[in-house]
Amino acid sequence: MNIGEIARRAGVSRSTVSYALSGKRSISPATRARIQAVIDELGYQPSATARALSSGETRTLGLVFPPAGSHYTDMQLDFIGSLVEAAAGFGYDVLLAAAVGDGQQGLRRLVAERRVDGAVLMEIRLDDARVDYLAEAGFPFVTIGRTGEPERTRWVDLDYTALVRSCVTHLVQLGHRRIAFVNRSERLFHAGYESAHRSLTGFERACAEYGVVGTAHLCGDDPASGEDAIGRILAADPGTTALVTVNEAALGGLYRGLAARGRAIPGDFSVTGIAAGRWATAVTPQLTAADVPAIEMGRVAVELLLELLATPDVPPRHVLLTPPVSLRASAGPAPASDD
Amino acid sequence: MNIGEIARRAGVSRSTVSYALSGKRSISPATRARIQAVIDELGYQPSATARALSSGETRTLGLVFPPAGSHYTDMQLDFIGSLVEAAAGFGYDVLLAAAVGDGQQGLRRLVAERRVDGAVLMEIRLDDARVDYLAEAGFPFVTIGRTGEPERTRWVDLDYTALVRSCVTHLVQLGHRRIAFVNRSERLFHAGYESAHRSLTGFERACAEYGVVGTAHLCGDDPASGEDAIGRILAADPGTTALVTVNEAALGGLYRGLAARGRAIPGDFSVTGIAAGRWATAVTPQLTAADVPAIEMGRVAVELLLELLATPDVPPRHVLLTPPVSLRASAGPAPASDD
DNA sequence: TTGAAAGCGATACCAA
DNA sequence: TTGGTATCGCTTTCAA
Repeated sequence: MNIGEIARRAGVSRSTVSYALSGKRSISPATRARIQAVIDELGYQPSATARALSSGETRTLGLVFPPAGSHYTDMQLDFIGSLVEAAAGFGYDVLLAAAVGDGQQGLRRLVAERRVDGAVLMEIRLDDARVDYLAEAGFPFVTIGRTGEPERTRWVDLDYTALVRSCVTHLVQLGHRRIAFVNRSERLFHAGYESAHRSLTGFERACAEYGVVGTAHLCGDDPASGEDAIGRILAADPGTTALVTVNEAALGGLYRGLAARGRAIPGDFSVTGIAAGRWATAVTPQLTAADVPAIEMGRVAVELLLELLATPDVPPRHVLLTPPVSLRASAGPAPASDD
Repeated sequence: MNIGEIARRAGVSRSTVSYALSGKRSISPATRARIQAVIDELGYQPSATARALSSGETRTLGLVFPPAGSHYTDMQLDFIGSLVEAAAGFGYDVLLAAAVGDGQQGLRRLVAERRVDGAVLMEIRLDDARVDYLAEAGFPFVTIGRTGEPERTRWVDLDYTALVRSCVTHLVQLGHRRIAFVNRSERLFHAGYESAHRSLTGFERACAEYGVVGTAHLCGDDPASGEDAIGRILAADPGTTALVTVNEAALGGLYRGLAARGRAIPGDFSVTGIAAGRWATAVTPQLTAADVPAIEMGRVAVELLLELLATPDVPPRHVLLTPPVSLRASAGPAPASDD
């Protein structure tokens, strides 16, 4: 069933049906009613493909999805969900592109074959080839996270530097003087993941400013690596009494490692960090952490992108979020020193 | 840039370019080379939209995505990732439909506007309106999970009944005689989620068969509810020494609740269940559980769906998976009885 | 207020 | 081996 069928049955031309549907020109109440009756009777819905070809708009947004087998964080999942919902609210669908390899291939498909009107990139690196590709192609896009040249693009991001700093501040106020930082994996760090780099910056600056001993450690995105990281932290400095982490996937291992070495949380050792609320409340004791507002980020990403599609020439807008640190049960006063 | 532009530059007709691209008719090496040279020079890629309109195939698969704010399980995330990758391997993209409300609306968009060639449904209920809708519309689809009438459709599923039974068997062999079952949320159960129902069936049957005391509890999909469930379990029967759970999101709370009530795992209390491997290894002690093979399920779902698109008339094929229970550290011999 | 017809960018049939 | 052209189902301009 197509628009011609509706036109015939309603005794009008196809263009009239089209205009009745879009409302882009006025239709007499009588014909409008007649058309609507036929549409309702047949349950007609216009073909998205034909509409896209004709109008030049797919009304679809692309999302480059991290590969399976790599670790997904809860934050990512919430983010995708809210992206889909926000897009649906504006009548847009979301098309997922597999990021096999460096993610360029899937992106090329989306862009070159014109499957989507705009793209959302996540897992941003400070120096990101995908961003360069899209910018050069003049293709509309928004990033979750900033590259090293944030002014060039539109993005929504977490202020990792400030967030990690808040965690350090909290620990210092509790009397901790030897603090460890558990970062994302070596692979991600060396790939230039912006969150891993900006968090580290925040950690180092805060420690320097407060004059406390801070040691940073990379850590794989899984519990086993977290457990291992605790071993390395305590081997490097047995006097460490607290840690800050941005690695929510390793969290369970961090807790397990501390338990295995007889450090009670928060009595002997305090833990803080940045994590999805669900992870923060899943561990025992619950994690004092800045909760990643993934749902808000998804919504904002869609808004920024649709803004760009509607008015391409306004200068880039950015949204930097700094959610508060939720006080829970994993951080407490530093234990009496052995010094 | 379009196919006409390529044709003009190569000095051939548009149909020749089309055939050169698709290989559906033989082209002389000379013209083929000439066309390819122009394509390479201009970096031409055919428009997916135009191709879809003309060919009648979108080469896109639809996935009805659970709403944000609901609790995603890791299984869902891994599943989506593997679905996208498997689809990409066959040259298909994945379009996400928001499942606002009962999920019907997003699905209707996909189907009625013909945005996709086929659909994948997750979060299946025993009596699922979406399945009825697609079946009636004659739209190709595959489900992750079975409805109450499994023979009618194509699906890939976990054998929850058998899996929960395995967990009970393991506990009984360890000497446990009073076992609790922690199911998914009341909302999900009453909505008819098949995994919640089939797991319960497996639990009840196994307990009856072994002649052990089994009590089943519904539990919200979050740690706080898990903690609460432990309170209810021990209040209902303080002699309970073990539990089986299919609620991975509540797992952390289950552990916390047991710790709060002085029950050591596995010394005083054993825990087993069905969960994504990542959750099973994130808790301390690690969970003895059947690991959900989400990646395999995604791959199988795509294969089933593409099979259906290629040969619509072959009878439905089903894949029922029964992953083994991985022995980890959360289950041990029943403690000496107080009886 | 409405209709006719020219695209949009491919595919594939019919001829040559 | 190749070209011409109808077709897919819409949108939108131009006329009436």
